[in-house]
Amino acid sequence: MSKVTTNFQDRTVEYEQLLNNFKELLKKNNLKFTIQREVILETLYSSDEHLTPEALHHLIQEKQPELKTGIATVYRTLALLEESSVVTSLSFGAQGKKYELGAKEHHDHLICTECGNITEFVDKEIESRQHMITKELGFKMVDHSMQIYGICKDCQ
Amino acid sequence: MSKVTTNFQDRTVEYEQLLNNFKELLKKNNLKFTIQREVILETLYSSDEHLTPEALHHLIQEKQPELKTGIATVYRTLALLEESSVVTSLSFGAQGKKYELGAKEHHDHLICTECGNITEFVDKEIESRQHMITKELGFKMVDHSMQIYGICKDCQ
DNA sequence: GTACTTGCAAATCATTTGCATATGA
DNA sequence: TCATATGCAAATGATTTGCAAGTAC
Repeated sequence: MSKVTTNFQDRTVEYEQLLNNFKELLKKNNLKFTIQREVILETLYSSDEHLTPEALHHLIQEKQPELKTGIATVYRTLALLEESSVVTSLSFGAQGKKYELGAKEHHDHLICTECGNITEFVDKEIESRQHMITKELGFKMVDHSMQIYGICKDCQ
Repeated sequence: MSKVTTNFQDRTVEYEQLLNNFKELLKKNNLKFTIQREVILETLYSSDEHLTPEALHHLIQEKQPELKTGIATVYRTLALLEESSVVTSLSFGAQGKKYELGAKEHHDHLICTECGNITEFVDKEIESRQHMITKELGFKMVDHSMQIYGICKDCQ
């Protein structure tokens, strides 16, 4: 059965763990824990949306205007987070990527072509066939992404 | 069983049909059949690769330097072809899209993260589950795309 | 002849980079 | 202290657009 992924049960605990992992990651690489990096992680965490770097930047400016976080820092931090598999990015038809926390259970995306909204889902059957296919073709699978485009209930 | 898609059996016939469909499409929309548009379609057809607009432009310049086809025309024609579902585009992590003729049987993509090469495959099982999922979630499916990223045999 | 196309160059948009200054460990 | 980060502005790279000249129908 395919199913829509549920939200976190206990966000507080999850976030603290996420934050600690992040701090550890930074320490391991001789990188510094800065307010900007924390705010970016936190904003990403508290948003249920898949965010573009620009949207994320906007949210941060609203939340903490005094920080004057530059868009360049957002890009740099997202790149860092993606490299470390803390976030995942989705590429869209047009230009631009959208980012989401990657700590969640793996899932695929159903994208409404009208309103742009994204629904997540997981399907065990598909996952297992993906493994079979790569094996058959001699690939070492690194990652995969699947998007289904359609028109959602509300937009029909 | 997943399988790698095979090439066309009889390219000549296929191309003539493709070209006629294209001409018809243009006529229907009060658009003109130009040499540039033909060369773009033909080059796209005769390449087995997934091409970036720039790569396509290069190929055309080599084949018909006297045409002096501009990159803007390539972009404009690709947009037109994509809108009409004659070609399909793949978005990559980095920037840029790659285009391929969409007339072929539907298929998904296995992308080597080392050399960038793309292998196509089809899996009936996955296709049918995609339909089930959209139905279950009340979506009207328009399209879907699946990419598996990995390291190919040669690059391992 | 007229509307649609083209090539070119300039404009735009997302993303990246250089650099002087600021800050965490 | 001093290496790493940051903000800013300028640079880049892909794609788009305005416009005068060209071409299909």
